[in-house]
Amino acid sequence: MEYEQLKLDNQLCFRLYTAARLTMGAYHPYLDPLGITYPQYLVLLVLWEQDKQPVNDIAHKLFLETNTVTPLLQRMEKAGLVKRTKGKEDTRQRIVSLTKKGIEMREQAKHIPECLSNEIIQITGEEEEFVRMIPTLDKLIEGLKQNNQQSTIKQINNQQLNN
Amino acid sequence: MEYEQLKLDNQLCFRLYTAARLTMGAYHPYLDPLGITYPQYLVLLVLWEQDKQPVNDIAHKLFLETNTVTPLLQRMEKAGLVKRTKGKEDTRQRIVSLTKKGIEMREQAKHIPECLSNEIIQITGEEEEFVRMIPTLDKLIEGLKQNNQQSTIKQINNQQLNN
DNA sequence: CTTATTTATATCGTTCACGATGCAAAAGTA
DNA sequence: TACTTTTGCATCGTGAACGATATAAATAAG
Repeated sequence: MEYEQLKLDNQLCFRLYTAARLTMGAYHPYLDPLGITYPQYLVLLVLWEQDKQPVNDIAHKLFLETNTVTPLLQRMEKAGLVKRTKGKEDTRQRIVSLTKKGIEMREQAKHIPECLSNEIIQITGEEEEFVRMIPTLDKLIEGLKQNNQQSTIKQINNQQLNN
Repeated sequence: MEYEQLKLDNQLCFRLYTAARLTMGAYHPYLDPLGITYPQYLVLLVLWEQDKQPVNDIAHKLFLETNTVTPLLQRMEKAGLVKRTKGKEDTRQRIVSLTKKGIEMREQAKHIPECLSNEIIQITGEEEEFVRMIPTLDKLIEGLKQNNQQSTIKQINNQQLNN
């Protein structure tokens, strides 16, 4: 069958795509009561670990583009979770810091990781495989990140050659 | 450290979320020339395997909601890849079928899976781990799917009790 | 010290993704 | 048969996600 491999590829990619979506769905029961989304929760995790960071640092830690993170932060500011102030040394920067509400949410979110872990383990009956999966996913993420940057560099080079 | 586990949870979920996004990005060089997106490519994979399916079947196979798939198909129809006709037995159904252009794209997309596989293997230097990962991801997906449905059922029951 | 380039964000347009809701057809029930 | 419920799809609103573009500030080059 000539086209047989069309089905086989998505073995991995489609499953990653699906697992990620459904996993985010599993956070809903925990995040809805707090009035936040999963990406917003990720931003909070970053800020809980270290408050007062420029947009770029947050984006970088989440492997997101700044044009994704900026509106995210604007919504979070509107929700009273963070505030964004101009940087003092570099006035281009926007320093994102937690508000009282943002700080207090840490306490409310304390048990979410534990709950999610338990849920996943209970649902799948697996734990070892997931632990084993983590460094492999890290390799994939790092590799793809590099690869994307190289594509961008290639494009920039290509663009400069055309001028 | 009381909040330590906050960091640990995302061991898995955050990595799935990130890996899925970056993997989709890796498809860009192959899908952009065809003028399609990754979710559209998935719809085509489903239709290439079996043409003429109702919206619901497609959504189900991709683990997506119909209100995600409907606009997706509308865009694909506008792009001339599929056509949507009313079902004959059940007139509520919309039967999605490939156009000539949609069928022909299969040939152009033939090598994508192979390219992606090679790229991932080359980037990570891993292959075995990914093969091993697949059934675990399947378990996770199936489990989360069940779980989400149960949440929905619970909500419906809860709603009915309140009336 | 100008001018050119890079950098940090922001804005805009398009495409998902999904909860909530609407609607008409089909299926089930009285 | 008349009524209720379910089902299949569509629409709407909101929040990502990202490419392309814009803008002002910082940095580098001349």
